[in-house]
Amino acid sequence: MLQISVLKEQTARVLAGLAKRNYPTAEADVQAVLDLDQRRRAMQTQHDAAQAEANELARQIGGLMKSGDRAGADALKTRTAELKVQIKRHADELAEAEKQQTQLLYKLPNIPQASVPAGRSAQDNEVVREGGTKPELPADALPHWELIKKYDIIDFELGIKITGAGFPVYKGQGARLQRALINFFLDEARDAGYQEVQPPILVNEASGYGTGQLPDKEGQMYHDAADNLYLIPTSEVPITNLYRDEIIPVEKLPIRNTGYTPCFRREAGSWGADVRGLNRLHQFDKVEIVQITQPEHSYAAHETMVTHVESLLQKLELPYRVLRLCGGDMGFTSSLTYDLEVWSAAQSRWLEVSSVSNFEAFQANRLKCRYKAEGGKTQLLHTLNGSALALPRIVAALLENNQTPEGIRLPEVLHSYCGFSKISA
RNA sequence: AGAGAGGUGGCAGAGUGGUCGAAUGCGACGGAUUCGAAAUCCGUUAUACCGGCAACGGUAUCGGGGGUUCGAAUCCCCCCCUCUCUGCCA
Repeated sequence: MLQISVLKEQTARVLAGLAKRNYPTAEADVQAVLDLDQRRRAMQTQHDAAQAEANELARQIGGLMKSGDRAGADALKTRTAELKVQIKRHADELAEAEKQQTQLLYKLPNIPQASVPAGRSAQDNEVVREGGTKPELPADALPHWELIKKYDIIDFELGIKITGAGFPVYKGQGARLQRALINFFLDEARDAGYQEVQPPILVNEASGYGTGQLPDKEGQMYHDAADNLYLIPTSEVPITNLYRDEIIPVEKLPIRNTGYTPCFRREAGSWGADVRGLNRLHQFDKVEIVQITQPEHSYAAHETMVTHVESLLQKLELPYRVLRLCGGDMGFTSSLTYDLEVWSAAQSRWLEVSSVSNFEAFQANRLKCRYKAEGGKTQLLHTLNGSALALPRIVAALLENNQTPEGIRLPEVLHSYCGFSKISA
């Protein structure tokens, strides 16, 4: 959620930012928030004044009662009765203005950073750099959904039987590869200075609001109605919410956490060839990195996170590219997002395996995640996160790119983690 | 899940209708003392919002919400959470 102070003091920048996102009714919505804010403040001033008078009278009545002056006390009560009605009315109007203002603010996406390119869709994203070399595959190369059958390492039909489509069962070398990748990613994150955490994978409503999944993206999460809990779509949600309603001592900054969790996405409305095999699932594994930094350090932190993810792809010997997302393709809460994609050789397409975002104070504002700045002033922190990495598409690329007549050759770095160096029948 | 107890400031812990944002202790910070330190002494020690250039003033917050009252940490109702015992269970 954007801060009102930003809307007020940097209106032009906000409008320009919303335009970059192709937000349709920017001018009207921003103006509406500012109007509501003015009304809200006027209400609050009146309310506080009436309340102050009522408090003072209550004190006087207390004194009169103590000295036995019933009549004097009763005389004052006619005024407090009036005030009571007033206060109630002011409080109602204040609450209404606040509610409307919050609802409007919930609608406004984060303001893109200056470096974010304009654009409407994924086609307008900017390729920042590429790494690795695309392999030359023989004509009879197989896509990963054929390879997993050939080597019997992932079974979609079994998943369908016990749960439903999009819940694969990993078997044998496939299961061990999952475990190896998780361990590899966690070890790399730890070596890069991230503390490992194991959060719950069900979160409450407040956490959903904290990181911005609620109220808008309700339909993307699995919901347990009996206890009003949500299955996490990413460990960003629990790990970032660890710091909700906190004032973090400055010496603990920056916060750097990493965690592995399964992730759950309903992906309502997605279908077609794009979602074959491991390309899109309802449940998948992901290692996440999260940073919480002082505002002046978040841009630099963001770059180190991208570099870290890149280093993973390099060690996995996968061809990749780094994209800077355009205003139209960026997530609602982000101010700058880099996507990292790997080349899936048999599908001949790039697959997104990581999204590294700086949310600046947008999440922190909802989370009330703050620190004490110089001079003792509490100030919102910046939150950042990135996948490091999401497993299924990594597996897809590893399988496709490294297929040989003798089996799937695995990158060196995984050999010790897996306990084998190639996948074979 | 059943029975009981309880949720107060960074922590511990008083406070059962009135000047209580809240005693006291600990911790932390600043200062005095000291060659330095310990001990001791003095002071400070929450968050949010509103008004104000500021100093400062006001309002709210004692798990959350609602109610009674001129006035609620304190009384009433609902919800959440924690602890103990019983049950169940990895």
